[in-house]
Amino acid sequence: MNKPTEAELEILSLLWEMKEASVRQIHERLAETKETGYTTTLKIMQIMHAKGLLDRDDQSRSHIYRAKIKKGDTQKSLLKNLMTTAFGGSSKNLVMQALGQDNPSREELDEIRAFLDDLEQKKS
Amino acid sequence: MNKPTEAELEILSLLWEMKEASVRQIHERLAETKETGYTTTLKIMQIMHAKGLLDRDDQSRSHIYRAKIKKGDTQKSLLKNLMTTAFGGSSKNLVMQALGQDNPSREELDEIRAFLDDLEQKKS
DNA sequence: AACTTTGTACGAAAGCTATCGTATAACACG
DNA sequence: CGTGTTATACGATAGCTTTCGTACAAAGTT
Repeated sequence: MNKPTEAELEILSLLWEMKEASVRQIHERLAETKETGYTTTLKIMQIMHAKGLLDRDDQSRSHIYRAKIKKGDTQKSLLKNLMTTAFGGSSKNLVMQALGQDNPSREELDEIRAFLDDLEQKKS
Repeated sequence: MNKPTEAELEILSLLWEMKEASVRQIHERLAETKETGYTTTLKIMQIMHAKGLLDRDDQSRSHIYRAKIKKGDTQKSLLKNLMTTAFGGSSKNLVMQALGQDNPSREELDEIRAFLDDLEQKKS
């Protein structure tokens, strides 16, 4: 499975959140944060459909799109890629950079700790 | 600062590790894991130099290159980018995906725990 | 019915990355 | 010295992403 491009990822993220949407809806969300033409968004979504990244229902005049690839799978493969190319394959480095950067809440930190414990259990 | 491409990142990683290297040295390392021509490597490194990603010493016939951008800064910006475009800005999600994927050693897990504690300290 | 708006389709072009071939200069050495 | 090897430089190209203009169909509006 090929890596989605930057522009494709933005659209996928919106669709993961919205479940389904028309080109117009996606375009309006994108336009909140960046300057872009409607037909540009349309074209990208058409290409994504052709590539198999999106499903679409073209019953009604304004087609409805859905993400065809799973959020978790995509995140996983992107992370793996970044981890090997930029972090020498070490999740530790990556994780520490990520945490240092963001400012996670106590609750989140706790969840992560629980997750670490789980991992350690499974080792044995 | 512009995001390095995939091929550029591979080279940067090697240079971060080796401190400095000739095109030939880099090429040999790359060739261990992928099929690629010498002039391709050369060209990419020339472009990186033109872009300001690499420094070079062209005193001797075979030029010596050095990474001009810092490892930490680059990792930080790549991670930030991925975190916002694919993980809805949540470091927790990203961290858990990363850990679940790799198989970190007990030592690494401990280091991460220590780091979490540090973070929590600093909050208050 | 005529006009405006809103939608899709599609071609074309600009920009970038990666790849490779070729030219040419410097070096190594029999 | 002559020949093969090893460097850089650079142009050309293929492929991909992104952007946009235009054509055209379907709805909506007055």
